[in-house]
Amino acid sequence: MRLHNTLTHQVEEFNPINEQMVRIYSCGPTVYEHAHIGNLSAYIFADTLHRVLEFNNYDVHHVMNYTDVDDKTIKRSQTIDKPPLEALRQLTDKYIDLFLNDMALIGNDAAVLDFQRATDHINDMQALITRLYNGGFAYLADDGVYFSIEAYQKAGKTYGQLLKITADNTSNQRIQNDEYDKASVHDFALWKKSKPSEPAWSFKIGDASIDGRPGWHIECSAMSETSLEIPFDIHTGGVDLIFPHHENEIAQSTALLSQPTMAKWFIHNEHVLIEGKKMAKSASNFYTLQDVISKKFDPMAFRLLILQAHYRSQVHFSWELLKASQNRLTSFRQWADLRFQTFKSAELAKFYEQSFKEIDEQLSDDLKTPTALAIINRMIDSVEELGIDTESITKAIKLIDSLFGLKLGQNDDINEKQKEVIIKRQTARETQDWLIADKLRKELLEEGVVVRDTAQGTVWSRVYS
RNA sequence: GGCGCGAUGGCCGAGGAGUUAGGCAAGGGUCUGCAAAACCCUGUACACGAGUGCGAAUCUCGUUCGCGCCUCCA
Repeated sequence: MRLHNTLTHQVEEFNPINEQMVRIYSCGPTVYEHAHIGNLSAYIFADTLHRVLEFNNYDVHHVMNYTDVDDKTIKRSQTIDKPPLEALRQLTDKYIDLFLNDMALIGNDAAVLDFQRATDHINDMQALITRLYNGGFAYLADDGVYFSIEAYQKAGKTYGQLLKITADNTSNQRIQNDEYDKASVHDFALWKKSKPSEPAWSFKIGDASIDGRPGWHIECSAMSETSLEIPFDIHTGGVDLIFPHHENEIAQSTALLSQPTMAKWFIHNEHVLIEGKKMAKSASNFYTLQDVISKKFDPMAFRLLILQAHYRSQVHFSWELLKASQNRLTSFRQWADLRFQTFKSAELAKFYEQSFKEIDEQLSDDLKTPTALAIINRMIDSVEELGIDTESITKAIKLIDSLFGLKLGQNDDINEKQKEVIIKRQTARETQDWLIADKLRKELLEEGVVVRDTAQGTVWSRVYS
């Protein structure tokens, strides 16, 4: 299997550190608000990676975090009339539920994920901060505890493994906006002293006592360290997290270790674009899954739209494009209905076996989902030439669902009465009673079942829209 | 200003030195008693300029434009 690694900017052969078990840490949602569909695309990517690894016979320990304490969650929770910590918990509980609901709707398998909440790991974070402080990599300031990049570099470590850091690539804006009490611009907060009425955890470090909350970056370092051993195999996230989030995580996690990095592979997915721009809450140009549903689209059409582009290229979103994906999904589903109807074709069986191999090859080569989907379309088209083969199609649906999560196999067979109507119509056709045959066909159509007469016999499929 | 990515037919989107990607839309047509939400056919595309090749959309350099990161961010 081959995967792209942001650390080397190359597609590399993937071999897990421990032969059988692949350990992954995926940056998860900040649970203060509905996820938008751009956020969700990152989790579709993580889900696909997981599926392909399992298909390659690896066991996968996949951790995903919930950022349930940060500036935004705190701000939102202050509208709830409860003690700060309780209010925070209530708010984040709610959005965790909504997130899991979205995950299920877009076909991501949350059951295989080992979810970790930041607020369940405050002790781990404090312990790590204390170790960094004792090791000389952190310093105290009036408004919290900061990580010292200078100390990190003096220890012979590289800050800037994912992104080239130069004197010029720190924006003026960043320098101007730097309102914190820290020694150097790139230094970042490990622990933030709380203001009155904010949720806070007590923390004694050195001679100081600083009640407050963890910084964002330390959350992931602490959770990945306690849930997975460092170094682990893969760290995922959107490209926007490359800097500073992941760079800072590496610094925190490796300052006291001999390893150069916390994860052997960093894999980043590109953004969803809307009218050519990154979809983002701050830009107010986003849609949620609820918007997709209220416009009568199937969430699975969104999943397909995302999978139609490679995870490392930006993907355009518009309602028109979603409609195109929905239409493609419809043809997939109509094909899937063939598995309830008994036909045999040795030629199709042979062709599908070859196609299965090709799908595996494409996905195992840095998750080439667009090319793999093209193979599925070829499989659908070949039914016309090679004939229908129930067994092969059943097998194909199973394989596709396990790799792409499109749930093509979720529909049940049509009911017995409908089957009888189909048989009656066939009898009518044999006796050339076209009036009856057409009447029965219309009846079925009204129940959402369309029949067509092919060289192999009468075939039905559901009406999907 | 720095760092990085990209520019493919009507729209998306793969590929990536010589051989059909695929999808959606559009136009034309076909079998079948009829019909289809079925099938078939049709596009000869790779931003621009120069260079290296027998040969470039694919490599190199330059130009233009776009996107992202450098501040919270999937």
